[in-house]
Amino acid sequence: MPRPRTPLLSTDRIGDAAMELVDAGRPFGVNAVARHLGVTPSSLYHHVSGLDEIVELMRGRFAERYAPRMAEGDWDHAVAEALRVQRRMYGEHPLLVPLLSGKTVVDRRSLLWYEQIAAALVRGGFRDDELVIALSVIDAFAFGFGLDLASPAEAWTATDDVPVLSRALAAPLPPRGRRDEAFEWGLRMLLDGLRARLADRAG
Amino acid sequence: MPRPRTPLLSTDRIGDAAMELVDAGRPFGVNAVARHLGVTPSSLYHHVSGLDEIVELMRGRFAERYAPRMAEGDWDHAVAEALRVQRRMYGEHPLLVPLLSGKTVVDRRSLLWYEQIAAALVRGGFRDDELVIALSVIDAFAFGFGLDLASPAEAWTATDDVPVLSRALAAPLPPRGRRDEAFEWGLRMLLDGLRARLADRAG
DNA sequence: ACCTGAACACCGTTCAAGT
DNA sequence: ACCTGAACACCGTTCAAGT
Repeated sequence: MPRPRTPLLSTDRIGDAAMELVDAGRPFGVNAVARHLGVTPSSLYHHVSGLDEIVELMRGRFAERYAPRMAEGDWDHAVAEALRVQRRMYGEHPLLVPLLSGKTVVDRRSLLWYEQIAAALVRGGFRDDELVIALSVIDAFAFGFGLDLASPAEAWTATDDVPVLSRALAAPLPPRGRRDEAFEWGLRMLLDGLRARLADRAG
Repeated sequence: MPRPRTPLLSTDRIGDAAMELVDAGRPFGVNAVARHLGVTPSSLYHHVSGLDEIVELMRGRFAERYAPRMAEGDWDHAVAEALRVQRRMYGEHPLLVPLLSGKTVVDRRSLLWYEQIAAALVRGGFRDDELVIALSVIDAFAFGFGLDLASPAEAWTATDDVPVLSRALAAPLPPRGRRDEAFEWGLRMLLDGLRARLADRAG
């Protein structure tokens, strides 16, 4: 089936297929996307430069789906909302964590996500030269807790060698669960910390 | 060269070889370790269950090398010291971040690392049922900023669509650099947050 | 321009030898 | 018990067809 009169593929179809795979929790990759589209892996290279671009297309799909509503309201509520939504995304799609982390964000809709957070920070009173720092902290926070969601339930192994750690692991879990509770602690620390930064300047 | 009278391999040799590869910044994997040892990949499976165990052996090597001195002193200084050392480790070996994250820690020496942090938290006054939560927050923090170190220098792309973000990216960097500054912000927030947790209870 | 099939240089893992 | 070599089922990417 060479050169169909109407093209089988497009970056949109490829991006959608990539998202569908992740949605289904199935293995992700160039070959997997090609299989899902009923097409040869090499076919994809007529539309896309490689794996990284496919990931970037998919990043945009998810940024659109999980775009937080944060236009109005206090800046700190906006930041909290963005982080909660992002965490929900990783919770529902843990496969995304290793795929999306550690790569430069190029996709337009994904950048808009960060733009909204940046705008909220400006609204809060952060200076231009502080914005990237604050965004980096927020990003590290998001990926750190995303990684937690993508990790096995038991992060550590109880042993006789580590009595304190073992006792901690044996302690009763909070009703919400270890991960949720840790996230809420972290979120509170982050927001308190950001607010303290602003207060330092005001005082 | 089948069945040498004195074995060529051992878990120790394999762990060392794995560490040497990461030290040299070379690609890591079962095949790479085997090549480095001058041995067939399949040979390794007589000593090790697979890639994960090799990673775990290597985790122990690095835990030993970067073991923080934190026996005495205030609990918060101990936690800060542990995080600074861990960050130095990731800074010097960014390849470790994707390898060590998201897997259950089994290695004894690595668990001792966490045991020391747990002991410091107990010293500070954290309750048993809070320990795992606090450890999870600290771990998320460490991996989040480790991921930052393993990422490309420019995390975001400046575009006309995202004016605030672009302005932020164009702003002058602090002398220490974006990453270092972000880490120090984050570390301060984390410690302040942990201290606030304790103060809440006391008050 | 767009898809295929073969090829390339890799992975991690298994297993039947061979001593 | 310990190493090899072949084999298996994968990767991501390139490239010469073919229309």
